[in-house]
Amino acid sequence: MTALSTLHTPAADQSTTQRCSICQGMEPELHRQLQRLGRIKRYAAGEIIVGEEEEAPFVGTVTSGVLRMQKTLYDGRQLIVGLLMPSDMFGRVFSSTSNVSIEAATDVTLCCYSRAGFEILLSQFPALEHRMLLSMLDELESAQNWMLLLGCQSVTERIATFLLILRRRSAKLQSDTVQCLGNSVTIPISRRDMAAYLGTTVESISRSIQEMARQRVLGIIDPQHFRILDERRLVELSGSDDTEMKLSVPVERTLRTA
Amino acid sequence: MTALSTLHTPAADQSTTQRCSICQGMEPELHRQLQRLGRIKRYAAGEIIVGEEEEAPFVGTVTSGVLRMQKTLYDGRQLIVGLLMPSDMFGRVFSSTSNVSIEAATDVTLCCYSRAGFEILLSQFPALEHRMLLSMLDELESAQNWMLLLGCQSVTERIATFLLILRRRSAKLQSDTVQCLGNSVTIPISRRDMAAYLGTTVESISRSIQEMARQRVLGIIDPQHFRILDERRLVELSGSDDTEMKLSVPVERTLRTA
DNA sequence: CGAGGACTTGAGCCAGTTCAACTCATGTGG
DNA sequence: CCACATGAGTTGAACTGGCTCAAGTCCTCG
Repeated sequence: MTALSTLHTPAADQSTTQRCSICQGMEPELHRQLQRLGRIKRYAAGEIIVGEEEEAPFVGTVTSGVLRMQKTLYDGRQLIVGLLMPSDMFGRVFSSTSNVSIEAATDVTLCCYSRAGFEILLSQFPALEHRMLLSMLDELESAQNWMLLLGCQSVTERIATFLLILRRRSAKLQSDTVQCLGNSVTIPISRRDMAAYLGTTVESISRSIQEMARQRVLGIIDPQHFRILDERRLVELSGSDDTEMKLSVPVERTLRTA
Repeated sequence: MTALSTLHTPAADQSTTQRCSICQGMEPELHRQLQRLGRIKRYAAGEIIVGEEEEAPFVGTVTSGVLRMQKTLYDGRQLIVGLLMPSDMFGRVFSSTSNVSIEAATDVTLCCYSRAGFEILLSQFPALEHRMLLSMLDELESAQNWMLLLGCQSVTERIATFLLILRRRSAKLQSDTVQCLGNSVTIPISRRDMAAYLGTTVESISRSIQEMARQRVLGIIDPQHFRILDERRLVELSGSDDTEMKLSVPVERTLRTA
């Protein structure tokens, strides 16, 4: 498993580990240990980091780019059960095999830890294990929200929800960069991945988006960049009022799985 | 919140806590503490134990009966994101509000712990918190499996999967009771709940089941009791070969959310 | 016995899929 | 630099699985 294409694996430097979500507000000793354990790896879009049902010798966090966690049925149908964005953790601790495949949806930079080493840290630092538990609880909530979306919402509702989540997520990340002034949304993945994430087809996505553009809800700059022209309407189309969004989706990990 | 109908809340006795999944193989002191903290509560089918977005002052385990965790959209559409069977835990630790509503799908007996008290135990006994983490990891996997089912499988596949999971689950529970000799499956919930769980409608479920009966895959004893006549075919219909089922779904919590 | 709920069955309809064609943008080799 | 293949996205047209609505059966309970 894992890539032949890993470019290099230097020890993680200060600036890398500092940005990892799991390292925030950690005791200095733990922070040192994580830094010692971390290795930077790069993968090109499309590469498989961990295969489904495969031995996964490491876990880690996304530094840049987007990972997809996906599952495949025997006949090839597949669903993306989560997108992992910078600061999100990937990999399965306390189990030798992952039940999802983890693939690079774009070119990515990862900060990897050997699974064994990370598990030792978990047992040595209960605070780390506690953070891990909180993180899993959030992720489970997100998964439940996503089930609701897959189980009972229309394609348009799914897309509107996705766009709102994306915008929130990028607003969060770039609060300093101030690049996303106001209402533009960048789709970081292909239509194919969007379809696999939303449980539909590229054709249906295309039609839905073009229809939203016709109704002046969205402005299409190019296939990857939209402008939100009528936010109120987009929230309506998403089928969950704004209030509910704020309450039910932990902002921190909004994109993780929901 | 919580029921007006709680019949009584005696302290949990030995036999109750002994059967809880979280108490298995625990140090005696922790076991004593849990026993002291636990209260038995009973609810009738249909009662709401915890409302969505509501303060939930306790967590607990199911002793008998079935709970449903469900989410509701503003316009009334709803999905059951998990069924909780005896030995499963319910409730959300480390958050004051639940993001799902928890309701009695049948008459149930619960062993409840005050959330605050339980969280104190979690911090005092790292082993308990560790078990909790493992349990959440399993549940997350199940949730991902269920997303795959909701996102890309047909109604027939969903039902076949559900039946196989049910049978496995009950085989597990009743390994001693030897009541389910061989191939009968008991549906512990209504068609309405089944539809909400499988992301479809009662009509579609009915049609699918009758069709499986016509094809001699199932024998219908009564609406709640089927006999599996052609297991191979049922597994085929479920759309995931037997091997995959065994690998991907942790047997222990098979029904939890997947 | 009548009301009401759970389940089944039928008939028509529609959101979304499938299949196919077309438009671009990108890249490759002669 | 062009010819051509390749892949991503869009659009059109036909088809269909599953939904909706409506009616029926059967069982339980007051």
